[in-house]
Amino acid sequence: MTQVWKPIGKQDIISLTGIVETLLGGQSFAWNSLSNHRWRGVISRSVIELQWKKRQLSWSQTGGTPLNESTLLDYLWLDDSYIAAIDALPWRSDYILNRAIQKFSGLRILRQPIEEVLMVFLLSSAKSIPQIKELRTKIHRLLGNDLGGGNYAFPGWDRLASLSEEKARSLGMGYRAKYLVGTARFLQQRPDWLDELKQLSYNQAKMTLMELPGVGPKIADCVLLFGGGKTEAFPIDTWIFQSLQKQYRLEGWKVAQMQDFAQIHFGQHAGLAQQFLFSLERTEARKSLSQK
DNA sequence: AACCAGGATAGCA
DNA sequence: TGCTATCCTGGT
Repeated sequence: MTQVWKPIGKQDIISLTGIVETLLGGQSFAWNSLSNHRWRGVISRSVIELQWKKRQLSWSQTGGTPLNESTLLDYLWLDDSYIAAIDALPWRSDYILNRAIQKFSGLRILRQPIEEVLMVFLLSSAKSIPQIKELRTKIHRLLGNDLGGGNYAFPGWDRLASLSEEKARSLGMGYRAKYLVGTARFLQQRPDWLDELKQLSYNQAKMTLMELPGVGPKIADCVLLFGGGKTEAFPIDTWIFQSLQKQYRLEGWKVAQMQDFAQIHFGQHAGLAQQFLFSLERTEARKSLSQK
C-alpha cells in the first residue's frame, strides 16, 4: 500500500531549519525524525507523518483516529495570525532577533494540548531532550492507548493518577516522581482545573499553575506558551538566561528583572521571540562544542 | 571519579 | 528578598 501524502496549503515562510526546530527543538517531545526531511509524531490520537520535499510541506496519516486537516493547521499554527505575530516582534530594531528569525524562518509555537505539555515539562527539570522523550515514551506505553506501529496516546491525567510514586520512580523519574504523582492527585480532585486555566489572563494563569507541586516560574511559562495559547509567556531557562546575558548585555540582571525586560522589549508575543533566541543560542552552543 | 544538567523547594540569613 | 544545599538519574 502506497502512502498518501497531502500537501499543506499556506506555508510560504517555512524553511527546513524552521520545521526541524519546531518539531524537535524542545517544545514538543512527540516528534521523531525518520530522515532529514521526514518526521513522525502523534497529535492527540492520530499518528501523523510530515515531509519536506521541494520546499513543500505535506502530511500523511499512518495510524490512530482520522485527523481533520483543520486540526493539523491549528496545531501547526498555519494561519495568518502567525505572520502577524512575527511582524509584531521588534525585529526592525533588534539585530539579534532579526538574525534568528532569518535563520530559523518559519519556526513557530505548536498548539499542543495543555494536559500533555504539563506532563512532559513536569519531567523536564535537569533533563535533556532525549531523556525527556524516553520518560514520556515509557509512560505512554505503560498507560496510554495503543495506536499501532509502536505509537501510544497520552493516557490522560485520570490514568496518571493511578500511578504510585514508587512505580513512577521505577521508570527513572527520580525526584520528579513526586511532582507527577502530586499533580495527578490534585487534578483528580479538580477535573476542570486545567481547562479553566485557559480562560485566565497570562499572569493569573501563571500564578495559578505554580500552585502545582513541581511547577515554578519556568515550567509554568512553558506550559502556558506551548499548551495554553499564551504567546506572551517567556520561559527563562539556562539557554535564554545565557542569551540575555551575552547577546542583550544583561549581565548581573536577576531572572525576575529579565522577565520584565522580555515583556517590555518583545511584547505581546514574547514567547515566539523566546523560541527563536532559544534555537539560536542552542545551535551556536552545539557548533562551538563540535569545534573542540 | 567528580561534576553538571533545559528546575523546584525548603531552610536560613 | 536573596542565597544555598538537596533532590534522582544519566551522561561527560
